[in-house]
Amino acid sequence: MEKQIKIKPTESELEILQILWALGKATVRQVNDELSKTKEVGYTTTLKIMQIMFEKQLVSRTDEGRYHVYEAAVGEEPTQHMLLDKFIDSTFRGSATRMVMQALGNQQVSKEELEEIKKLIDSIEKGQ
Amino acid sequence: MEKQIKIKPTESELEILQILWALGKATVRQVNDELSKTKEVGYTTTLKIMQIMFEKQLVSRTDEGRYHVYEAAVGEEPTQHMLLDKFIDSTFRGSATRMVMQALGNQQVSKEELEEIKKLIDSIEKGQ
DNA sequence: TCTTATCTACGAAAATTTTCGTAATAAAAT
DNA sequence: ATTTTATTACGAAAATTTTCGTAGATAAGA
Repeated sequence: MEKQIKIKPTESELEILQILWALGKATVRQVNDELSKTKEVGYTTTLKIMQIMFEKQLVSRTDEGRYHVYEAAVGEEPTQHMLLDKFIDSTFRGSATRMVMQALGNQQVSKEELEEIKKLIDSIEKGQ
Repeated sequence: MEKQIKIKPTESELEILQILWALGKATVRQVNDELSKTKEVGYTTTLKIMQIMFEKQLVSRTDEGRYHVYEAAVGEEPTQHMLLDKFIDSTFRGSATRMVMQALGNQQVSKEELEEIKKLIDSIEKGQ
């Protein structure tokens, strides 16, 4: 089992984690290029945040020649899980159901996805 | 229709909004008493945050005699909706389905609630 | 070789959020 | 009337997060 000492990432840190989860491994340059697609951000800003993330153990890195190659050190699912718990607590007073119902009502969810969710519910109910 | 220029509340502000949504109207003292149930917080700290919220138009207030009575100026549902959208974007890369599935899998959701969600899905499917 | 470009480390500035101390004022209690 | 208590306004300190400038080192190019 992975260690679960989960530090809540800041918003900027989460953006970078998303990129690392998608890319697997990446240099600061690559991450900064990705970030630049959606917002203005200086290279050293990205570098600094990634250095802080390294100190917090949110990412690991290896020396490849002269530069560092980074990788997420926390899993995507466990992190999402932790953030989801906190979010449900703070925004929906702990009621996952209320949140799910609002998500289904408000978001664009396709017929296929709704079917998928129903199947999941069925399998949960069987499992209980 | 209400105005939808939604400022994202900070975490502290959201805590106070939750209390105001629950109580309807409340003085700073009352809000602070509620907050004190779960964490250590000074009266002037709560006061200050509520004053900032007043400036941001997150709350309204009326003079009752010598003190102020506060009320949420933003609705609970629209605020949750906005926060949910942002959360799905930042944490689940925009996929409501993925979030819902993780919420259902990870959280304690009762059989009754699962049934309720299934009914909701059915009614959405009929509506489409 | 010399210049230019790239990457890292470091520190500090800027921006945001949270906390709290102090003073003024008005009500309540003695 | 005097003291005590409770409330607000204000400002600034503290903490956190984000941004960026500069210097040093190494590689690449002329």
